[in-house]
Amino acid sequence: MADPSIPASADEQRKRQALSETIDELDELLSKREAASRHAPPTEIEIPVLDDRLADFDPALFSALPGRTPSAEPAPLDDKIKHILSQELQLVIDGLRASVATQIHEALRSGGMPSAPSERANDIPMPSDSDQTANDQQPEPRIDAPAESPAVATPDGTLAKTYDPSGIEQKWYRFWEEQGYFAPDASRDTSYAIMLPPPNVTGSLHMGHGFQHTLMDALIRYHRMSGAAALWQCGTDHAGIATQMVVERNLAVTGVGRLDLGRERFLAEVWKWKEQSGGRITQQLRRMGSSMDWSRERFTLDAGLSRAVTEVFVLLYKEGLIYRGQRLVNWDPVLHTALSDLEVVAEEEQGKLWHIRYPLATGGGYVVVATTRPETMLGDTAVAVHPDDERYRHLVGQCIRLPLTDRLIPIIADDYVDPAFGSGCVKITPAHDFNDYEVGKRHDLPLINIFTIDASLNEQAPEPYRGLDRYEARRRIVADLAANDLLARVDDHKLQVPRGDRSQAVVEPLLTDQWFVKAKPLAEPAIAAVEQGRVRFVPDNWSKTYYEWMRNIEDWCISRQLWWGHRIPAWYDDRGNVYVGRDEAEVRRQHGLPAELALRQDEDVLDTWFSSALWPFSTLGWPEQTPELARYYPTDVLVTAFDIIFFWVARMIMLGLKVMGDVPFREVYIHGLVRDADGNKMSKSKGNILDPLDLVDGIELDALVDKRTTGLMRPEDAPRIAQATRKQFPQGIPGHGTDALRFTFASLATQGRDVRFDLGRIEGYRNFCNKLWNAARFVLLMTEPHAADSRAGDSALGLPERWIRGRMQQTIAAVRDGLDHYRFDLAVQAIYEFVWDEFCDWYLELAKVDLNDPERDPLLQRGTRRTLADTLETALRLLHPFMPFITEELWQRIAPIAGRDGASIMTQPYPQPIRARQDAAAQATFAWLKEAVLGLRRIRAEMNIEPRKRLPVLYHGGDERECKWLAAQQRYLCALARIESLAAIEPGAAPEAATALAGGMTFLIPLANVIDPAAERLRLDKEIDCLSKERERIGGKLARPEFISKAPAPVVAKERQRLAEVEQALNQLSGQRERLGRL
RNA sequence: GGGCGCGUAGCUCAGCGGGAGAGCACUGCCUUCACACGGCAGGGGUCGCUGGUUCGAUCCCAGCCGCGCCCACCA
Repeated sequence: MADPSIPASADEQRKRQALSETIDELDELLSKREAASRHAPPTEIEIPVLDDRLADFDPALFSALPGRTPSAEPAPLDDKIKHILSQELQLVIDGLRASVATQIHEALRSGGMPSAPSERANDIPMPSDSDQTANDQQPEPRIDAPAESPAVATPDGTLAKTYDPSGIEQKWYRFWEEQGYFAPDASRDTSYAIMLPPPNVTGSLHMGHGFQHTLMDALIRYHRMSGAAALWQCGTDHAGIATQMVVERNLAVTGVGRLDLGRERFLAEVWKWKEQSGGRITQQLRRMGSSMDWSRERFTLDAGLSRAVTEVFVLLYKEGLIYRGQRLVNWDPVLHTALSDLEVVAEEEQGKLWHIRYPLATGGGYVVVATTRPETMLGDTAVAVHPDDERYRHLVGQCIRLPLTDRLIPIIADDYVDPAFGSGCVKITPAHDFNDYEVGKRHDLPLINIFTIDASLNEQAPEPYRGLDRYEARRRIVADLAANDLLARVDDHKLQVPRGDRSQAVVEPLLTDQWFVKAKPLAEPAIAAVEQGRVRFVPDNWSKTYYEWMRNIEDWCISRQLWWGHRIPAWYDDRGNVYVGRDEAEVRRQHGLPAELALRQDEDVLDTWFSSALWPFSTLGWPEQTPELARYYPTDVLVTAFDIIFFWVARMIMLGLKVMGDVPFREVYIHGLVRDADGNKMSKSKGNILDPLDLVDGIELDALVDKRTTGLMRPEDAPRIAQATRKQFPQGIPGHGTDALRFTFASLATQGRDVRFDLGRIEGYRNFCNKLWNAARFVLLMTEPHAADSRAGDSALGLPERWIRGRMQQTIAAVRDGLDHYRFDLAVQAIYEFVWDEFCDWYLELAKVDLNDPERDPLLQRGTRRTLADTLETALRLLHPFMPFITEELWQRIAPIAGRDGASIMTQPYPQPIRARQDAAAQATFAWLKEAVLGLRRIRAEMNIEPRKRLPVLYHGGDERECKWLAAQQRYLCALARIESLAAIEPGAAPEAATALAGGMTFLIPLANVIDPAAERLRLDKEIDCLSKERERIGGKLARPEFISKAPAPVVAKERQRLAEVEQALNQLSGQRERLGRL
């Protein structure tokens, strides 16, 4: 126990207090779990093992807890370490709180932990005997058996009136995962595989992930349901620089640098951080419904993947495709590491152009050179002019006395110089500029490196400037030049400033020893693979971008002066020899090195993208020849954004071809970036970030503002961001559920453009969920009481049934087509229109007509019920890849009625279109019927006729077919148009009436006080006007001989047909118009 | 400097050689027994501009205007 006589610091007291509060919370939780388990045994609430985790921390602190004894004597700890550890302790406490709170919350939400089960039971009314169905065997919500997959129901067994996503989503995800549905079914004949672009292990979900994962999950679910062994390989990336920076920043708060800790202890810190925050992203992916195979989750620093990295490095080295050399590289003076070209972003900034006089060594005059970086003059080793420049030709070969130094440097001639720019003289600094480096090589110039790794001036610089930061040195040098009258002029000048993409530090070209991948030999086959179509970009124009880069590729600098990553498998002896091998033992063996020869391993690690490039095969077990590797490589499609085509896609193709001898994927689907409603890139600093989970769960305004304004790089932006946020979301953001969000993403996934995320869209699709929910509610209401009857026995199909079944087939074809061509927007639109505009707006209304009619033939009624159930069930399967949760919930209820067995919609077959069922005749009949209904409704609406009022309707005209249709289908027409009576009249006997047309048939609603003749005249005139214009347009077209002779026959025929229709309609309308008389 | 993409209804976007579409927003009527997160009906667009190809152009071609992105060493 801690000695109570020693007074604890306030800080320590606070921590003890926090700890004991946590313990209390956990105790409370334990007792809750115990209580819950009496009612609902399988509900698992995982209590993190507190003792193990706390044991890592200050034993003194730990031993202060009530009832705990120290396991060992407190070891003396360095103060700094102590500080860090206690900070971490706080993190752990916070983490535990959050995790426990979330679990309780989720358990309560999903009904796993009923707070008062006894009261609930009392509220459930007993179903009447007549209502007994198979489902009533479990009248109570089946909280005790999640595997039984209960639908959310009100106590009487019907669905709630409004769809509530929060109640079902997590429950179903857990169910699927427990059932192992995410793992590919190896018994299938075909396979389908997608590699998840591994997110940063310590990152968190953003809109880009949400978008991308929605699309990948839709594809995976589609192919899984289509019968393929569908593998979605998941995992996380160690994200070298990004992760190391975060940990360093955390340490910096305590005043500890990574160098203070040393490599081993620092890496231990990074691993701890990874353990703490590494689970968040995967939990968030689960919330999106992503059906990836968690059992195969990988991490780029796993043993297996690390082995693959080493193997590939050794392989490439042996073939001479990896080499070590001293070259000019992009150096980040803040992070102290080399960067690849891709990690450097150039931004235009306002700078200056200094014109400096360089005196000739002869003493006779000077030349003027212009530079944006005057401090680099200390490293100049030449001045260059263009060989054809008459002004300077006589000076070539002479020397310059370099100001501020004692050095003499030559004037050389090189094509690189543009005589038209500036004075036509360029200072050459081979050690600090990529172009000058090349010039230097051509002219065999010496390299003078004047910078340290911090980009301050080193001992190569003249004494007065040594140790100065590069910008301070610039000020001094400019001042000194001016003082010596060597500064000719200073201009404002826009220039491209290269910055490290992580640190934002201005990158310095620096001469260092680095490892490189020779890119050209790898790029050639990779270019060919795309040219030959072995890898296909969708949309195709991205292949152009790919070619562009690949054909101008430079060697890839792969060594990084970091600690977090794969250490380079190279060893050095004292004599400067380098040995590359899988490990030190192998190196010694292969090179016959004596044990007494000391070897030290290269300190550097590899670029994160090196391991990422191996992802498609390293995750499948390479270098072992695993069954998975044989089955799933090459994978089918890579889904990603264009911004990592170079970083990742191109490198995967190059190394896949090199190592595996085949492309890593056959298609690359490139999607747009998610932007905010105004088209801006979402970023923390702009304060316009949306968290996908906030769209799912909803968030209060204050919490949203907090979220957007904490942890800003520039805290002064906070008020502006807060204000903008309050303006844009005055009510906060309501929860819409994962399904609505996913559907929205899919609908926005059009080709070749970025995505502006607009809240209006997600609201609309949330409403669609509710629509679907209520359609299902209606179908269940109609079918559940007759479930047994609906499944068995003969049935007959009426027109509405034949029509909707036909439309279903067309919809299936459209959705599949969309999915097959990565047109998620079209797929989703087809199904939206089917469900809402046709199934709900028309078919359900037609079905009501038959089901509410006691006279209706029972066979036909059975056909209607069966069609309701079948169509809904099929639509749910069709929709499932986009909206996994609501479809599962509803499917569980509807599947038994539709005669489908299965534990989950996930394992059901995806609908296939059956052409024969499209039923063109039923489509035509229905189109006519719809036209009639719409025409009559329009009259009612425009005449302000009471909606409920039934009206007498007369009709005349129509061809034989239409008369037959009317005779057969008038029950629907009368119901949907609220017709009281329907009677045929002779065309000449038409009374004054309002007119509606359907094909060649005229429907009339006699005036009889309900129709205002003036209003009808106006309405008709408008209609006639519209048709006349149409007639004129088509007529004009048909009047042109060139049209008749040159346009394809079907087009001409179609126009003729339309003209005939328009003329017929005009005839009918103008006859009726005349009867109404003049105004 | 090179390359790519985008300008269609108030907003977000489909359509891309022969009748201008959707969602949201807007207007009117309707709390009809699945749903007001709803129903029914309606208003709204010289499809950026100018030429060309074509019997016919929002759609193809050229140029221009505006917007965005990527690549690139002009000191």
